[in-house]
Amino acid sequence: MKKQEKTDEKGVNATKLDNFSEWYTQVIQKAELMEYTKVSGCMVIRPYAYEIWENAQAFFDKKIKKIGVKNASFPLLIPEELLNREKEHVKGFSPEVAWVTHGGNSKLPERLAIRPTSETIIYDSYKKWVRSYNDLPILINQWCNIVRWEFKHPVPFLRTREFLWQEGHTVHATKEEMDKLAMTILDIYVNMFEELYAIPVFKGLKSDKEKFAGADYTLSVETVFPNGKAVQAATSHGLGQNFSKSFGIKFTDENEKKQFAWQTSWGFSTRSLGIMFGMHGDDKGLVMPPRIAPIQVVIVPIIFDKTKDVVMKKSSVIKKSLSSFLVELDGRGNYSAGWKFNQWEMKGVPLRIEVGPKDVENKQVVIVRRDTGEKLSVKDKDVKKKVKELLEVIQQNLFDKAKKFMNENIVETTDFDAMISIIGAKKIAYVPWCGEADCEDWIKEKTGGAKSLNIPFNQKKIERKCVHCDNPAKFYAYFAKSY
RNA sequence: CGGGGUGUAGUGUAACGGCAGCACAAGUCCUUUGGGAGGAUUUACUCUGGGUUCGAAUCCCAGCACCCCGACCA
Repeated sequence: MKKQEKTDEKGVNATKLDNFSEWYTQVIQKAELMEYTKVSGCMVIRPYAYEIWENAQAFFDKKIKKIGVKNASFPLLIPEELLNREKEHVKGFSPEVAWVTHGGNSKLPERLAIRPTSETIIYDSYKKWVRSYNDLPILINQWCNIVRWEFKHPVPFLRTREFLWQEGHTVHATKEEMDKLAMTILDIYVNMFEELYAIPVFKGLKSDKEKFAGADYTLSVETVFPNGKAVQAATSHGLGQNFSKSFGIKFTDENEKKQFAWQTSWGFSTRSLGIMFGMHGDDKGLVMPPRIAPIQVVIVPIIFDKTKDVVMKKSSVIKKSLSSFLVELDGRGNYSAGWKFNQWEMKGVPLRIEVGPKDVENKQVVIVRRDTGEKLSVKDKDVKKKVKELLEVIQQNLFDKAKKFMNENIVETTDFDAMISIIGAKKIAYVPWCGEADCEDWIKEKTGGAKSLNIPFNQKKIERKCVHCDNPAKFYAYFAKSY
């Protein structure tokens, strides 16, 4: 019993199911993903987490470059006057903007906002770059950090005051082009979450109440977090001509007529990492989907004095043969094999290969899956093939598990009392809805905080009343409490 | 920002208003290594700032941080 207690101190000692918040906080820290700092809500992203972010960047960057988007970098500081140009936009963001008011000891004539998002600073440049339809489209993305001084208590990765993201900003000649690009990007997000992060999502249109401040409409991808809350994973906004009118982004079209441009903006952030950690992790720690894992395979040699040399040699040979994967050989002599097993499980490495004297003798290795704990003896000649196969199987398994969880946590109903109990049971309600903002407010109040998440596309006509009011429903929508 | 809780070595925990301890971790050496090894030895602590007191980890006030719950956001 005493030994058990000791063990618990080293590992995660909260269970994911019973106490999700505690579990999440422990895993994030023990797996060396983040560090707190003196500034509340501003956290260190440690190398192991940053590598994951780099993998996500690489994936997304490749996708957007394929459709012609280029990266650039715009200033961190935004003059107050610029931020104030688009009225809805300021209204939405001003409660959480951090300001720079001084340079050294002298007060600035105009205070500068630390970007909470960069529409305003970017569009002030776009105005100068757009003259004719030949200048369009403009397709630019930037990877940067932004600051939103929120007051809700911070949660590592999921809600921090400073976070990393990408924000894409495009300008088009027509509404059709704008619509098409916003949707193309949304589908890239869906693809990224499902293929890379192994996280199933549902996409749709945000309600007017929940759309981005300053946009005509917002498209989003959302998912269900293990604690039953919904999480917005990424958004793609059709800005219409709202910003082009405020910023004077005009062009001469083919008929020599002056027109305001049509714009989009879209982003996903380091929140996606938090979603992934929470989604796939278990009571032993993280579980990384192989395609995004910084380390896909860890080789742990089982060292005995007499056989040390042959075991280490074999381990190196195995490592070399797996050079097409992200492999780490843990040859540290001062940690026991058991200790290393636990350590790497905490970090969520998808596959562990054990190489000991028995394996040298039998020309084999032992491969252990992180997601299921399953152990397999694999002949030396088959290792590479088996590793490749298992990594794919694990990726698929994690997705399937998350998909099953998501499906189990979305419940369809047409009855408002049923909706209240669905929300009360920490699930997502899928309901017919009129789409009106004040109806949404009432639903929020009566359900104890549920908001609309999004409205799926291409719905069939429905002949029903709204789940809450007596108006006819326009569509089905997802409602839940969210992060 | 409002309500509730917590704050002692790196981590986890003890100490009546009276010498700040223990375990793990970390460093060095030896023995070990197929699921968090053992011995020897070393290092390290009262969140910050005020106040009460002969004396504060302990009582009071403020700030900060973390956790839980609410109004905003990706």
